[in-house]
Amino acid sequence: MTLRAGEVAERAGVNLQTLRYYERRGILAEPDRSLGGHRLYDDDTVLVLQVVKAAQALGFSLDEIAELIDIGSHAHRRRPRLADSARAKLVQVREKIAALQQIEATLERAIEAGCDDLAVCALEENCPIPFPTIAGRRAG
Amino acid sequence: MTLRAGEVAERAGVNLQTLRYYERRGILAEPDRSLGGHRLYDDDTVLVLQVVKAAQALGFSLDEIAELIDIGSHAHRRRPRLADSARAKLVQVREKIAALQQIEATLERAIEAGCDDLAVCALEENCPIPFPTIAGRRAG
DNA sequence: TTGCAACCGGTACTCGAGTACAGGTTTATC
DNA sequence: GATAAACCTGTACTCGAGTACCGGTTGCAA
Repeated sequence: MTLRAGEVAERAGVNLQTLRYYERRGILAEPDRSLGGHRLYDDDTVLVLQVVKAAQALGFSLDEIAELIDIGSHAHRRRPRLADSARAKLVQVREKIAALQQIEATLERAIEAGCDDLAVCALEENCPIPFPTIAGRRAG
Repeated sequence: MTLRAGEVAERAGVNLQTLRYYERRGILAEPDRSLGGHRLYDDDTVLVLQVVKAAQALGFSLDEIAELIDIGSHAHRRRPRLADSARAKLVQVREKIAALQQIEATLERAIEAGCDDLAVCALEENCPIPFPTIAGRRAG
């Protein structure tokens, strides 16, 4: 089934201009066109946009996302080169999770202790939370 | 112990201009000055910067961080209003963790299945991964 | 007391990720 | 066949988060 630009944008909850922007960035493939030049999208495009938005919400840049999506690549399946980058992403994701779990624990303890300002807390050591540690592990 | 701007910047691994920028944004308190007007920081400032950078790396905006740090507030300790915002952050953090864990599982399965492109994968349903779900739960 | 690095305020620029606008064409409907 | 909504390209703007540059002080050591 084919959709026009506005429909895709609406279904995916993004701006119309964003579609074009993603196309320029190589995140969306160039769609077919009507005789008059209007874009005609496959409805899978909506799903792709959702994937992009999900990844973005988790801190991946468009470049990273493009890398993962690797659009326009022919013969996708079972090329180990791409699996490698997936593995690298997996490492990143796990680092993020670990860091967030530290923050989670920190917040829990801070709330419980009734010490309600993280920065003050961090300085006060009756609230001995591993902030410098967290800061230290800045996973690129 | 007091440090000058350049030392703070170096120790915290940030740019000198960033210190001034954070000061303008209300993330760093205005430090004391030398007679000639040079900033003289308390060395705790380095720790504050590390906290900021850690929070930032986890997807918090400077506004959110400022909110958490609540700089310049008098009588910090044990004001429940701030604990509320800490609780709200905790919810956010947990949502992020959950979403990242979904991605983690997705990547694991994708790698294992030898299907190396997420977008293609998502469309192919021999690789039935809950992408739309992930996309749907866009935690602000 | 001189010399130079470090610092000052102010402004302007970069970069990523969009978003808006202008002026013109296409599509769909009456 | 007219007309309005949707769409087109191209360019310019916004916003967050810094960074860089400028011309002018200040700090400190030789």
